[in-house]
Amino acid sequence: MLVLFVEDERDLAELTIEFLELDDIECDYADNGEMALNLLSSNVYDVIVLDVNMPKMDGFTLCDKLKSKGDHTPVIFLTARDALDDKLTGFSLGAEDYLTKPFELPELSARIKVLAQRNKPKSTIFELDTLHVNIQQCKIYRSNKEVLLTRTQWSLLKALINHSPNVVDRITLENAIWPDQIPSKDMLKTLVFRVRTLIDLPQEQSLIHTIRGTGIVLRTNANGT
Amino acid sequence: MLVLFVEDERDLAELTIEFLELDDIECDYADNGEMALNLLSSNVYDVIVLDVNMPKMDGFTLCDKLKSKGDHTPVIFLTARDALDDKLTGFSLGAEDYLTKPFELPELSARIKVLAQRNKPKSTIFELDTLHVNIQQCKIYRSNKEVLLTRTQWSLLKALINHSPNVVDRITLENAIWPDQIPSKDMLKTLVFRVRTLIDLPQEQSLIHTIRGTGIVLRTNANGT
DNA sequence: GCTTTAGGTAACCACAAGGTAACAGTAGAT
DNA sequence: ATCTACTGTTACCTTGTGGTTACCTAAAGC
Repeated sequence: MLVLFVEDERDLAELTIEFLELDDIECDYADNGEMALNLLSSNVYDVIVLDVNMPKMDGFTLCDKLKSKGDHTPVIFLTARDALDDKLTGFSLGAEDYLTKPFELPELSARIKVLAQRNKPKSTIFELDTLHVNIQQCKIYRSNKEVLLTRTQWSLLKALINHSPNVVDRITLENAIWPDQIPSKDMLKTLVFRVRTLIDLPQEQSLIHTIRGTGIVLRTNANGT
Repeated sequence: MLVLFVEDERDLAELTIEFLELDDIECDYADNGEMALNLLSSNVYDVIVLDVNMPKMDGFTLCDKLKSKGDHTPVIFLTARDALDDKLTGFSLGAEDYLTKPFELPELSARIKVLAQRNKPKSTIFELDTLHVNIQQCKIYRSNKEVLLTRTQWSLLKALINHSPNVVDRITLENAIWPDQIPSKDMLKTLVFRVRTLIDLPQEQSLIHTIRGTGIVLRTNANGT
C-alpha cells in the first residue's frame, strides 16, 4: 500500500511516516503542494494525506486541482484547523476524510487503511484447494472450470463456506437454506448429493465430507478437527 | 439517499434526523441493534450511522454481524466513546468512519455524503465489451451505435453498472428503480426484457445475464477469477 | 451375523421463474 | 386538443428447479 504524505513540518512528517511504515504502509513524502503534484504526475497512490497550511500551494488548492482533474485517489486532510467551516471546506473539495491535529498515529493508520480498501473490489473470495468462489459475483470455479449452481445449491454452498472448516449439523443447514419452512426429511440429502457431483469432480480430491451422525463439512480432508 | 440511524437516545436522534432530512438525507430510525437488523433485512441503505452503547444489541456487535454476513453498506460509528481503543475496535470491525460525540451536525452530514458516494461509480465513463456509457451525459453506445433509453430503462442500467460485475438481486434493483413504491411483480421482468433488446444486440455477445433465482448481472462471460 | 438406520444415487414431474408479446392508461409534446 | 411514446399490466409460453419417491449401500448397534 502506497501513500503520499504531504506535510510541511518535517519532524512531524518523519515521525508519522516511520510509524506508518511499521504498519505496512509505504510512504512518499512531499513538503508542499507543488512537490506533491510532481510526485502525483509520475506515481499512483492508494491514499493521499494532506496538510492544509503549506508554503507554495496549500492543501485545499491541491485537493481541488486533483479532484477537478478527475483524479479519484482518496484524500485525508490532516490539519490543525479544527473549525467546522474548515472541515466542510475540505469535504466540499471532495476529500474523503478529515482528521485534526493533534491526532493519534494508530487512528490515522486505521483511516488510511479504510480508504485504501475503498477502491478495491468488494468481492469476498473463498478459496480451498482448487475451489474458487466469488460470493458477490456468484461465480464458482473448480480447477479453473466454471461450475453453475442453482439457487438452493448456492445457498448450501454459502452455508458450508460460512462455517468452513467446521462441521455444520444438518439442522443448521436446513435452517440456513429453507429459513421459513420445515424441509421434508430427504431434501437436504438430495441437495448435498447434487452439489457434491458438481463441486467434487472425480479427478479432484473431495472437499464436501459427511461426518456420519453429525453433519457436513467443507474442507480438504475429513480426518482431524 | 437513505440512511439507517441507530441510536438509543430518542431526543438526540430526533434532532439529528430532522437536521439530516433538511439536508436531503432521508432517515430510517432504530433505537437498538435488533430493530436495526430487522430494518436491514427488508431495506437497502446507502449508509448506516451506529451508536455503540445500546440496549439489546450494541453497535459493535451489529457492525460485526453485518460485515461478516457480506453486507458492504458503509458504517459510521457515532458515539461518546472517544478512547483510541474504541476507535480501533470500530475500524477493525470494518467501519468506514468514526465520529465522537459531541459532534456537529453539518460534519456528520458531510461524512455521510462522502460514504454514500463511495458505492457510486467513480468514473463517468463505463465500458464493457462494446458497450460505452457516459453516465453524466446519459449517452449509451453499443458497438459505436447510439442507444436511446427511456428514464426507467436508464435507471435500471445505472443500477446494473453500479454493481457490475457483481450480481444484483431483484429486490435491490426494484428499490433502486422505484424507490418510493412497491412495484408490481412483473414490472422488473418486462423492464429487463426491454433493456436487453436495446443493449444486447443479436450479433454481439450478451452482457445482461439472469442468474436464475438470484438476480441480474452486467458483465462479459469471460472467465475471470 | 443379523437388523437397523443414516446416508448415497437415480429418475420423475409439477410448478415457479423468467422470456416474450400485445394491450391499455397516462403523461408529455406539439 | 391530438398525438406520441413511455410505463405498467396481463397473458401465454418455455424451461430448469426443486421437491418427491424409491431403491441401494454401508456404517452402527445388538
